Amino acid sequence: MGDYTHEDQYMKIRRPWFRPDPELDRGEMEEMQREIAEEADWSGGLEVEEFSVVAGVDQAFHGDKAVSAAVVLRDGEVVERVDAVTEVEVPYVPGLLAYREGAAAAAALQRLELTPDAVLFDGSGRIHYRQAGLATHVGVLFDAHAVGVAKNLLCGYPVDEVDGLQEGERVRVEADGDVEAPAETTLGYAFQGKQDSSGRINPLYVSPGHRLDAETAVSLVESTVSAYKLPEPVRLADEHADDVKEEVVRDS
DNA sequence: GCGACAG
DNA sequence: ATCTTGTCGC
Repeated sequence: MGDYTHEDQYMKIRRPWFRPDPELDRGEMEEMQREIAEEADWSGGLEVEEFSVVAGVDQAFHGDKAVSAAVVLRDGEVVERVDAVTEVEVPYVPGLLAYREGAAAAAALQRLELTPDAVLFDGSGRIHYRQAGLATHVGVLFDAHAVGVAKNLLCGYPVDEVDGLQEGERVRVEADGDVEAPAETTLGYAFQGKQDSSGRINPLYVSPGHRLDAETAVSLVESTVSAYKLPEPVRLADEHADDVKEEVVRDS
């Protein structure tokens, strides 16, 4: 038979029909996002302790090239680091980020030999106009546990003041009229990780992407925060993407 | 027309 | 995201 176990478990696209297609027009992209949101699972089920192998993905750009990097950590230790250079085909449009960066992120994830228990993305998950941000889109594409970690709030609103949050504190983010979801639906949380070296006060906006609930998503992010504001997997992926981008800049 | 907008 | 020096603060 051979090693079918590996073939069975590595990061693989399970729903190819949701591959971010740059040829679609805006209306078609938005419609696909609604379909993705219907497939998404935000019902929890696993405890934070069950996610021991966590990956972070992030992109860097140079001209029409996108550099995506994925870094996998196991109990705080880096166990794998990969990257992929692809062509950027779509401009940045708020609400359609997955069509610009999703394919690049997927390319990097497909190069992983390890199978992470969860993937952290640099962007929103459920905190999105159609509840299908980058983390939701790619999470559903791979049917993987996915979390969105954004530095800014795309939509929805924090139910309490977020200025002056202390480290570790979180404030629920609810849907408002800009979101295609019942009012008061919990989309995610504003979470205060470590402050910047300059004592900044802006929190991270964490939202579930796929296969976990908002509470588990924040707890998972909290468990991977080290000495910086960003959770370690994302911070290291960002760092690696920048390194690879420099190489791309060299031979150009 | 005005305002808002992940990376 | 990206382009960038000096500089405020612990």
